[in-house]
Amino acid sequence: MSSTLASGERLLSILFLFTEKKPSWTSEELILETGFSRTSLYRYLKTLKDTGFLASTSQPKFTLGPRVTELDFLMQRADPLILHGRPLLKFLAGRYSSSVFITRFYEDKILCIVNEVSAVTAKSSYERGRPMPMGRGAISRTIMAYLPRGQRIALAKKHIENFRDAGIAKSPEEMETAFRKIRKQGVVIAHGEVTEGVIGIAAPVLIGPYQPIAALCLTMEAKETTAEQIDDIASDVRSMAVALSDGLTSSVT
Amino acid sequence: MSSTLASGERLLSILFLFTEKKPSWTSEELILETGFSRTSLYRYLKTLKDTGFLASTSQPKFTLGPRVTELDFLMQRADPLILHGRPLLKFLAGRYSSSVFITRFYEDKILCIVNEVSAVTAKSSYERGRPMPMGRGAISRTIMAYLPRGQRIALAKKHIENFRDAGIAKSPEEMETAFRKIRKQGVVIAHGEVTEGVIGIAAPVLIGPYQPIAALCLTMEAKETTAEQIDDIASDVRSMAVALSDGLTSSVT
DNA sequence: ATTAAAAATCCCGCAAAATGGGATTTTAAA
DNA sequence: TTTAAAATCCCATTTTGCGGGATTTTTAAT
Repeated sequence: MSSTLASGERLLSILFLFTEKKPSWTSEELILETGFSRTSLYRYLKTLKDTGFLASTSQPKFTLGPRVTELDFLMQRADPLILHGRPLLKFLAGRYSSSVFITRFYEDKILCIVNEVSAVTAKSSYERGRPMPMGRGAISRTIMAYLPRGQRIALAKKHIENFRDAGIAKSPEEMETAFRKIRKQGVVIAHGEVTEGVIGIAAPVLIGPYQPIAALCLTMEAKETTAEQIDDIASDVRSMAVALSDGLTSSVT
Repeated sequence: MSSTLASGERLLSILFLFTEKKPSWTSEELILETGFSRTSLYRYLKTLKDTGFLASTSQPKFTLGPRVTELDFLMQRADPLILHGRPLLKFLAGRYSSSVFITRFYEDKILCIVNEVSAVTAKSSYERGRPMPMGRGAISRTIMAYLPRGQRIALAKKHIENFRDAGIAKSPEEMETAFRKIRKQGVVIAHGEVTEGVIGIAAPVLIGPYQPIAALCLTMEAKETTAEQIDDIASDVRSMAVALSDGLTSSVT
């Protein structure tokens, strides 16, 4: 862990140790991993247990607790992105046999927060709640395109191999050209970058000119559509994303 | 707010202000409500925002953020109650046309953490994630029956009116008799206490002799079953709850 | 662009509050 | 009943969070 963390952050940092690979910890393991003193760690554990963030069902082991479920429940009923977005997803899913979803961009990851599926063969790698790394695919690129210049270029460099593999660009400079095109079109179409045979179409949800906080994305099987239809869909996805962006900023709720 | 809170708890206490009735707050509102200084509050908000616990989609307003969804996702893949319990729910739902679920007991509430529905008329007041107060119904009573004496009697007193209304007992003393019977039978059957015309059958999930951490519950329409079948179901629910309790304590994972 | 109001962050001395070593109590297992 | 492990308690030390006020950034309006 880093040198000095404020106490609140120390507390929260414990929660972030619970991952898909290591979803349960004993106190001893946590002491070793965090480097906190035995006393402090137990204090933290007590607080997190008392507030329901952690639970210890099989005694010395801890897992994430019920409070997390409760908060997620509340979140789904309050997040403007979800509230405004769901009707749009339903519309798109109704019109096209596909899987449509909204992903938030936070820290350095992408996270699906709400989805609507109409395709019969529902194969989504974007499960609700599972964080996905930035990198390949339509979502990543839409978001990156609208990021402030500095961040955008940094990320492009970091993921240049992905773009090379997908035949998008060979250098960070070429990426800038690609990004400019994306901003002009307002939507990205990616062919089989994340999953073989699946087309992803994504457009950004923006607050102000340069703050892409999320993306609206539609995926469908390549063999179940045509080039012309894809353009129609892309146009729809774009409009919906714009509508969502506008809805967010103008809502005086 | 209470007089003095440790800083970690001050931080978390902000999250608990986000409720179903008031799911979004401005900084000013939070300053008023918490009584924290402007500086401290902004510090907290920054931490919570940076860690994704809060999000501000429409600027000065905050709602719960994506981290909560991410943690819930992880939780569902790690909680022994859910992992061990889901197959049992599927079994019960498969055998009886009903709605079956597991509710955790924490703080002073009941929270559904996983459910399985096979009844065609799916009318569940126990949505996943929505906290329900202790009080009436089979779940509350199963859990209360297995609580340590002190807590049990305190709760019985608090909710004596519910028990009177349901015709269970007239006084806390009579409740003790009822609780003794529940412990003997290991299962509770409640007729229309939560929802008119719906039968609830619940059994406790125990760690050790006196720690009911959750309940396994099956609900179904009264008119779709018979007295004999109810006894069979109750017996099944009881066995499954016992199996779940055993599975939790013996799991060396 | 320019200006004004609101929102968020910064600065910094002081005091409160978290820290952690070690002893103690509680819990679980044998 | 005994033993080991797990969790809590105690308390002197000093780190670290606190908050008043100034400053900067953001947002909206002219």
